[in-house]
Parts: sequence; structure tokens; C-alpha cells
Amino acid sequence: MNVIQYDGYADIAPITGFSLRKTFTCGQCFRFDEEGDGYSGVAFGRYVRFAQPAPDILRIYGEAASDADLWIKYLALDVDYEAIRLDIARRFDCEIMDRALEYGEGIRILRQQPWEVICSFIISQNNNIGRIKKIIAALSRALGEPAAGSDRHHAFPTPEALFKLGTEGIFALGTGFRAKYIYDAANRITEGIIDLNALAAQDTRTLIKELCTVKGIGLKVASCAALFGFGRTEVFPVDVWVRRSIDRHFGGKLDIDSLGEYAGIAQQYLFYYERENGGRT
DNA sequence: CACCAGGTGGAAC
DNA sequence: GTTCCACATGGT
Repeated sequence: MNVIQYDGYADIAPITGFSLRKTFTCGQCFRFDEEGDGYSGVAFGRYVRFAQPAPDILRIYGEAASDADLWIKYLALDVDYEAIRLDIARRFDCEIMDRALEYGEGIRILRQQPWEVICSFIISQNNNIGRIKKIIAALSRALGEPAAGSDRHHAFPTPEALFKLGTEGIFALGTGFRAKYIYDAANRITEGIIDLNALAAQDTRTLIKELCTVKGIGLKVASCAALFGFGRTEVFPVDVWVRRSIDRHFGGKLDIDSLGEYAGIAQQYLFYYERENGGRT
């Protein structure tokens, strides 16, 4: 895998087992949208536009192209998904997972920033993905610093900015009953009651337990934060879609604590398959 | 106009 | 310990 710099973009090639579309439409990330022949959005406070002109080429446009290593890590292009998928297939050893693996081939679990994931999944509760994206866009537009590389995109708001805005201000941006939860999380981090860097060094059980001390963070939100924001691939979040999949394909019972070190990735295949094909199979 | 959305806190058994 | 229900809002 090499990085080749051109005038105005960079190509990373050759890559295998990566689908730009599936990675950004599988429901793990709320800040990227289809733009032209690819997907664009903001991560790490920087605007970036990706395209995949051939299955084995990832293209990065604009200012972001100068930092290919950052995006390789963000997109998990340095991770051996072939081995992970084999582990999942062997461990589950069932038709539904085989179908989900095939359907979701190319999904990568992004390495997103902890605070953005925590806040985003607080917003996700009792909500749909379309509106989650709108709320996050509104928060970012109102409070986020201008994103590097774009004059119309903004970084995700810091905990400090949300704390200063207050519950009423957060409510006014369309967050609904979740405003007080977002405020509590922002407050605890701003005050240093919760230290995200320290949490990143804790074991997964402690991490989830600590996250659950925030009002509005329960097991599901904490699990998503651990998986998407802290790289804990062994965590298996159960939401309504995964619940549905378990009910329909696993007799309503699945021991989520013994699904191996890539349980969370398996969960994403099931989630994506159920949400896209739900009811049909 | 009901019902649902990547749930959770709190009250009532 | 489990079970029920409100919660803001926008989309079918």
C-alpha cells in the first residue's frame, strides 16, 4: 500500500477489502455525505473528500491529501479485515452471518474521536439516523470551529463550547430531551470529572462503567462509544436493529460477552444487513 | 393521526 | 429484581 501525491489529491493504492460507500453508509458515522463521486465530511476538525475511482484505490482530495497517514488510520486501512472476517465467520458459523459478511464486505470500523462519538450516540437515543445527522450538523454549525480546508464546514463542538452554551442553548438547537444529557457529559469532561485520555488507558469494562456515570449514557450508548470512539472491537452494542436480528435469526438469545475480540465488527455487519434488508430475509 | 427512530431514567410493582 | 412509560421532534 503506497501513497502517491498528485496536484490537488493523493491516491492510496493498492487497497483491498474496502468500500467507501459501505463504510460511510453503514451507520457508524453521522458527519459524512455523498458528494460527487465520493463522500465528504469533517473529521479531526478538517474537511476531507474521499473517492474510490477503482476498487483498489482510495483518493483523498484537497488540503487533507497532504496527511494521508491520518486518513489511513481513520479509515482503518492498516487493519487486516480478511483475518477479522475469517474469525467472525468461524466463530458464528451460521447462514445469517455469512450473508451479513458478504453484504457488508468492505465496511471498516472508523477510528473516530471519543468525544464526538460519545455526544453523537447520546443524540442517537430514540432517534433516527437522518435526524441525528441534522442535529449534529446544527451543533457543529453553531459551535464548531471552522474546519480546515473548507469555508462552509465546521468541526464538532468541544465539550467546553457545549458547556458554555448551557442546557437551554443546546435544547434550542433541536436536541430535544437529550439536551440535559449532552450538557451533563460536556460538564463532566470540562470539569475534569471524566478524563477521556485516562479512560482510553482503562480496560473495557471500566471504560463502559465510567461512561455510564453520565446521565443519558446507558449500556448501548457506552458500548457504541467504546467500539467507535475507543477502538474496543470486542464490544457488541445491541440496538433495535441488532435486537431484531437476534430475534429473527438467533432465537432471541445471543451471549454478547463471548463473541470474540471482533464482536463489535460482527455487530456492524448484522446491523447494516438488518437495516438495509430488514424483513426480507 | 398513530407509530417509529442505533435508549435511558425513574417510578411502580 | 423486572416492567412500564415519558421524553422532543420530524418523518411515514
